[in-house]
Amino acid sequence: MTIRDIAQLSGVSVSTVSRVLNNHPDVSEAVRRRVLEVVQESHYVPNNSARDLVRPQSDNIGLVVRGIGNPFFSPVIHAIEAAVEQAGYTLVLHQIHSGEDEMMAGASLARSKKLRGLVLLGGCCDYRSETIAALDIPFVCCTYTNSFGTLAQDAYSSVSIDDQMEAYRAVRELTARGHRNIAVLLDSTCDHSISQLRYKGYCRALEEAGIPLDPRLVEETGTFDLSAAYEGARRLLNRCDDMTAIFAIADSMAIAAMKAVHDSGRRVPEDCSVIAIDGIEISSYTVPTLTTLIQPADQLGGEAVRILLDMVEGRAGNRHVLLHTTLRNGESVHAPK
Amino acid sequence: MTIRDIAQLSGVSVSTVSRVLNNHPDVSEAVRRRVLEVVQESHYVPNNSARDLVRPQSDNIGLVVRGIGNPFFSPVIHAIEAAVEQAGYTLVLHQIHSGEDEMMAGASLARSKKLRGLVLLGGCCDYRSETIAALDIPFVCCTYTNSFGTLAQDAYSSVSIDDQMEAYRAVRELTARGHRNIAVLLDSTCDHSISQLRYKGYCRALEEAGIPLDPRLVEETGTFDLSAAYEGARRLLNRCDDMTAIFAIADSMAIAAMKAVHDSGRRVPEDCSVIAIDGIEISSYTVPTLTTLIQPADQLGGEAVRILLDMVEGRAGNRHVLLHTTLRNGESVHAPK
DNA sequence: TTGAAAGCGCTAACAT
DNA sequence: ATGTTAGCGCTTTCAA
Repeated sequence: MTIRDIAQLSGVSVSTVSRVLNNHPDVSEAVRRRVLEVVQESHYVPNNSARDLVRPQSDNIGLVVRGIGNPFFSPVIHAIEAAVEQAGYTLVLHQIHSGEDEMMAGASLARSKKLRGLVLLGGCCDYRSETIAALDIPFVCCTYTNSFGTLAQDAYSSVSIDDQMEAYRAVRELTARGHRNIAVLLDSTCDHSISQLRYKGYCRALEEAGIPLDPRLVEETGTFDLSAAYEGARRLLNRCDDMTAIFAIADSMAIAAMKAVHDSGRRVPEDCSVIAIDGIEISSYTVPTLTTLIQPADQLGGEAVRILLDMVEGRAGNRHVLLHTTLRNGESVHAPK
Repeated sequence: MTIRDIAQLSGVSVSTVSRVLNNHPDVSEAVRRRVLEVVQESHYVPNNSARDLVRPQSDNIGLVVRGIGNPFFSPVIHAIEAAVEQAGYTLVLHQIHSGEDEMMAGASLARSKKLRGLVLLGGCCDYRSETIAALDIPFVCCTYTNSFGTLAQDAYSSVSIDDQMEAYRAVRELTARGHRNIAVLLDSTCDHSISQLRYKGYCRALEEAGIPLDPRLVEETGTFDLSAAYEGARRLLNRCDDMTAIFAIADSMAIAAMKAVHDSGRRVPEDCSVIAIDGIEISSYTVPTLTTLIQPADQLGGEAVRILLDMVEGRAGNRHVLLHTTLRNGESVHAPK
């Protein structure tokens, strides 16, 4: 069933059908109704590939997400969708997985959907100029920035928190209360990504408090999985009797860690404090409520779109925005006994 | 940058470039290398719309999801992706929102991506034959079935649990332990959807136990939001002093409910038991661990794809599969005091 | 092994 | 207000 069939069935030309379908005003009411009727009856749905192919320019904004199930991304995606919609553009969402290259995916999407701009969610932090060469539209890194890459500042845009600084702040919440045996639960200390940045913040906070870095207190899980975080926390609890607090680099890991503390017969926060960064919805429904630095998900998404559209519409060039977290004083942090 | 430019730059014809790009064997090694080189250099990415438009048939399977952020969907989507990939097909994911019509979205996707089949995740339960008329490819409802619609059994496929039965089982866990004042926390009693089915199971279990239905113990939140569930549970706790257990129709609602119980100064399960259906990952990391009927997410996804591909490849027609949940004996259910 | 050309379904000039 | 027609970028016969 193509536009030709509809034209035939309605006894008009394809262009008239096209006009009706695209709400052009220059069609008589009678013809419009007739065509619409036929469209209904025959359950005709226009072929988007053909449309995309021929339309000179779209109002599409692409969103490439690594791991759509990540609960931290949910509100960010939501904010991006809302902002894009609000501005009269259409969001095209594309999910990729661990191994895939977000820039390739973005470039491919850009071509086929005639994207005007691209938002990257959960990309990597070490782009080089070759990496982005395939992309000929403005793009913005959302929730991360290119800390380990070699891109010029004006070659890309980003909206993120200062991961190192916020991790420092989180650990400071602990040292300020007198904790000295503070473990860190993270994905990796050297992934050239957010995990590494937050690890650096942890190190700096310890250093500043005059606490030597103890490798036994550093637990790398290799993933962000709950089960891996749980096991990691278990190992920490077995290994370090004197540990009084855990800094988890993500809320999800912290939730698993709290469970591990509980299962080991200790209590949060009396025997072991837990603090994290992210502020996903569910972490305010844990018992005890997780103390965490909440990322401004709405702003992260909203700013990303604002920056992008400023570029798309020629109002401004690349820029970088650093947002701040808000401490949620939950119930998972106390002074050590 | 089009295939023409690449042809020009490599000094060959477009068809040769196309052959190289599609790994056709009949190209000389020298030419192939030359073309690939140019492709690299110029960061050329083929236009997918044009490809989709011209390719006679794809190996695309569509997945239309209502609410990609739903944690219960995560492992199901994962299983679907894996099964589709495994069978040599490509998954095309499309997210829709509350208001949108999944059948329209599916039909549209089917046309533009030349889908061979479609999986629907989180659709509604009352289709009629007009609803599906626009869809001319096999489809399967995943995690729900058409309980409130008028479709002939052989007009569609489905993989789901028996929502009413499983809800009945969940509530039986409570009545069997002696609970009589059992509340239900749900989206709606009459949404013509899963919520309503599970409500019916609740009613049946009460009836069978000789417990009259008490409207005070029925709390409708109107959504699946955590905050709404929390507030609903609060109201329940305020309203019903004698309530000893809550059946939440989803894990996420149960987590919020457990928090509400805790915040009201009561304890789970000593003062109030909580049971649910779903079995999302995080609910085994709550304190206490949620007792819930775990849906077989992997099987749900895997079966859906199997059924679909059986149809796509002409091995079988429409069919319906009912899967069973597994009780996770957590720590949130006890006998009443 | 390579090239020329038709046509996928659609939109938007350009005609009428 | 409506119809005719030229492409959009690509793959695939068909010919060479």
